[in-house]
Amino acid sequence: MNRAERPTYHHGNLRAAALERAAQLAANGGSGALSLRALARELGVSPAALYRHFAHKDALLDELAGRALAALEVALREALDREASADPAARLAALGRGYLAFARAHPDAFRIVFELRRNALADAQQAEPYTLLLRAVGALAPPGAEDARVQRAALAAWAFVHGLAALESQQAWRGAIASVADDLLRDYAIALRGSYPA
Amino acid sequence: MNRAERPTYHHGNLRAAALERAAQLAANGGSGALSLRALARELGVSPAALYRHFAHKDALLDELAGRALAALEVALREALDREASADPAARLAALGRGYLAFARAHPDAFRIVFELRRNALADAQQAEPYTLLLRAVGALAPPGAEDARVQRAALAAWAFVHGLAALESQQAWRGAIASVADDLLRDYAIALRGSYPA
DNA sequence: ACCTGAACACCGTTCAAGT
DNA sequence: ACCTGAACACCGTTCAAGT
Repeated sequence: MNRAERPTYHHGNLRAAALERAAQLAANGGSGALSLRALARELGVSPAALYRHFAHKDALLDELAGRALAALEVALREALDREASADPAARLAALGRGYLAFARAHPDAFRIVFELRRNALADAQQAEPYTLLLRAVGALAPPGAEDARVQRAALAAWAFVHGLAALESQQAWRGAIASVADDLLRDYAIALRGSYPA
Repeated sequence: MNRAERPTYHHGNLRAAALERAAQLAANGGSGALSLRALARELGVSPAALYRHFAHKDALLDELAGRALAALEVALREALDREASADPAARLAALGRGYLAFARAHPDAFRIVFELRRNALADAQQAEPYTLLLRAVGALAPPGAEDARVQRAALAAWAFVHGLAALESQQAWRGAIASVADDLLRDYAIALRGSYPA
């Protein structure tokens, strides 16, 4: 009845509505459980309608992954903003805590981005999350440090925190990791700083 | 015609045949593409027949995960056997290289074990791969080191190598990680040894 | 341009019935 | 005890047809 409550999909907002609802559906029930037909049902639209806006299911999932990656970036920036200390090691550890907190709070989004198989991170090396990490690791190095060495260290740091997040997402390891994660992140950052010759 | 070529599933080997064929199907096409109906078709059996041996699809997948974990253990032991050096840091690095090599050679098996969502690793902390790692990390510590500290270090080391494997499984990162992985593993092992007070 | 209806070739799972 | 046949409620995707 009300124009505002019953948006006219004929005017170009089915795509946006689909993405928003898909993210919600993935949040409950897991991203694997997301079906286009169920999504269409929720939106009061025929299954075929979605194919005007997404070439196939994976195209929708890729779009979702892109948005999740952007959300991760925001979360990481906020984690840095919340860290009062200017100490580079403390800031790097804060970044790691932000990463883990995001993976805990949005396991579905985390899964969609890092699912072991899709290549959603096509240009991930230019992606903001990596840039943030690179900067944080760079701040830990002395002024003259070689770029290649800083990049290697950033890669290693990502692998470490990502591994923590991935293992924590496994039932069997959740507790064991979660209880020591903050300490491990702090130790890692301090050890990394120590690895540069004084 | 030949009894040996046409095994009689009525005598209890459908279960074994199903697991073997399922692993092959997962190896091509990805573990996500494995369907019970396709599996039954391959085995020349009705779809319902599989339900005499597996309560549901996930039960078969769990069994597959258990076997993959056992295969990982074998691969890790072989990696240790291949490492001639007795230096604990070199042996820990060899273990890491073995982990990465397994993930590269059997991406499907790796995925089935560590898929970000299932809890296949129900008792992973007693699992052999973790025990091997714990031992390798322990060998790096001085005799009097506290157990809790060694366990934390083993957890961190697993997270690190697992993160490398997970990122490497992503198209976008494969090259960047693969080219420095061996160096990173060696540096990690050396740094870990250095982290213990002399 | 955007959506519907109906169809195709699949799924996982259940259950009566066969041997 | 182990398997088949047939059914149920789903999938993703395509394509003609409607507005």
